[in-house]
Amino acid sequence: MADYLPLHDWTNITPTEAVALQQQLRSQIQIQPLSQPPRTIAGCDISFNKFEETVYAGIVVLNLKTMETIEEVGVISSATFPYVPGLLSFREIPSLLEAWTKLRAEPDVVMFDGHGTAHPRRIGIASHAGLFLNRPTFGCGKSVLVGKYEEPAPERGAWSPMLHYRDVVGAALRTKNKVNPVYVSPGHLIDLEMAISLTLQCDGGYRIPEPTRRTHNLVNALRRGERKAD
DNA sequence: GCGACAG
DNA sequence: ATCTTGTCGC
Repeated sequence: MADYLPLHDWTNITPTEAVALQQQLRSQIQIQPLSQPPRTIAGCDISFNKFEETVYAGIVVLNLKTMETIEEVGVISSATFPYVPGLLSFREIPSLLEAWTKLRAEPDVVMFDGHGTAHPRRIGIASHAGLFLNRPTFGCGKSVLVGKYEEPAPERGAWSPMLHYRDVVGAALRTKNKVNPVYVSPGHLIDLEMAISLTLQCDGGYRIPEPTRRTHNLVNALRRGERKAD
């Protein structure tokens, strides 16, 4: 089963302590070219009923070349940390790590529903998780947290840089003609160019790339009782 | 001081 | 994120 580095505890953390942890961890994040050509990619996501702390987390691994699903795992867990813009990782990563533990495959790269460096302190969920998983990760979000950008051309593949202060923190990428862009940013052990390339490679004809889309369907089915957890 | 604010 | 029907546009 896949493992990870227990860099720090996730329980009994206050929002203030969470910010301090991010400041401490950010220096360990590495934005660089991929060291190995990836063959598989994993998508991660969670689902939950409003006002309830039970969360349904899942991970789907697919073949990058064929987009075939190789493996999928789902777990029913609990999230105590609230949703706070900028601190999403503290709410979602714990349950995602539980799912990760049940994985037999060792994904070459992991995609997150959220941001990596396109974060006020440059450590969004994709970057934070990348440090724990110790492998290439990146974020592909549906909306912006921070960063300004010029509208990219309407054709699929067009993109424009997202700027936060003086940094290029990500890219607004068009994954489908004349459809709102998605926001891509590197998490750890990868660079923006490759994150963009992989996002486009995970095309399934929808705005949302396949890893995230399939995982979203998986965790929703789990929440509705249409599927069983592992 | 006043808004904005991943999922 | 989740709750939800119809409806505008290509």
